[in-house]
Amino acid sequence: MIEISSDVIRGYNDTMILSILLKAPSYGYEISKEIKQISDGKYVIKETTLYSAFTRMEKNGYIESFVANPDPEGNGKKRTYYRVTAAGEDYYHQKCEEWELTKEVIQKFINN
Amino acid sequence: MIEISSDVIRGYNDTMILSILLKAPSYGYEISKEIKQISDGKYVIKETTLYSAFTRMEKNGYIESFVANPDPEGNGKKRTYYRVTAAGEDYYHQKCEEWELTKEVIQKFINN
DNA sequence: TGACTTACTATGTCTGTCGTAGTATATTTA
DNA sequence: TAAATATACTACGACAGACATAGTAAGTCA
Repeated sequence: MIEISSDVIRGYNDTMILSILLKAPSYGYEISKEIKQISDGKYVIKETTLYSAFTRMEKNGYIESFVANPDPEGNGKKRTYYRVTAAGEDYYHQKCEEWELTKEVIQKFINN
Repeated sequence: MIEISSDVIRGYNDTMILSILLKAPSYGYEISKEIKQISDGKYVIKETTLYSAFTRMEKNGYIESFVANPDPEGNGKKRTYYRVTAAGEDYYHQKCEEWELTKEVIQKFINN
């Protein structure tokens, strides 16, 4: 079984996280499960990588956090949710364009 | 003009270099020009990135170096040429497989 | 002759990733 | 009901690859 090294993914963790948050605000644990599920178990983000991405992206103004209960009745442990800002959405789209270009470039060096 | 950030490329510089060296042994300056040319000017590898990749890959046993003159008459300044080892070729093919997988995974998070 | 190209080496900084460890609540299972 | 497991984080330090900066030195061309 081939595994994806994180060095390859590096620089795209933020994009993946933003992609998920653009559908709906979410929090760490849920996002990590979604990344695993969307990638068919092929990529599992490390906890520390994920949480440090939150810190970085919030500092960069790409996401905003808010603390809330899991359900409206106020049950369960409070979580830190994140939502994407306008700047974050711009950044995401920029990264998507960049990805198309990168893909083309790397492809030229593969299996030649 | 969109530019490719090196964080994205990170982890694929070695693969690009090996791809070029598999066609024929080469040296720093020539490889950097080839990367630029093959990528249609979209990616220009930094000198220090390139030379440190040589050091790393030689240490890892993926490439071997030899010093030679540019032409058989012994004119011109000597250069350090590199050729790919058997281990390096294996590594290259492994990275190519990994790339196909990575591409699929990242693609799932793009423009959704 | 002087600018420019070629062909490097040395050194130190930065950033994202990740290993390790710890805290604490909530839920499930024996 | 106690123990195990899942959830939901924070703190800290190490590491590797990329890169900025700087310098050396030979060869080429105007």
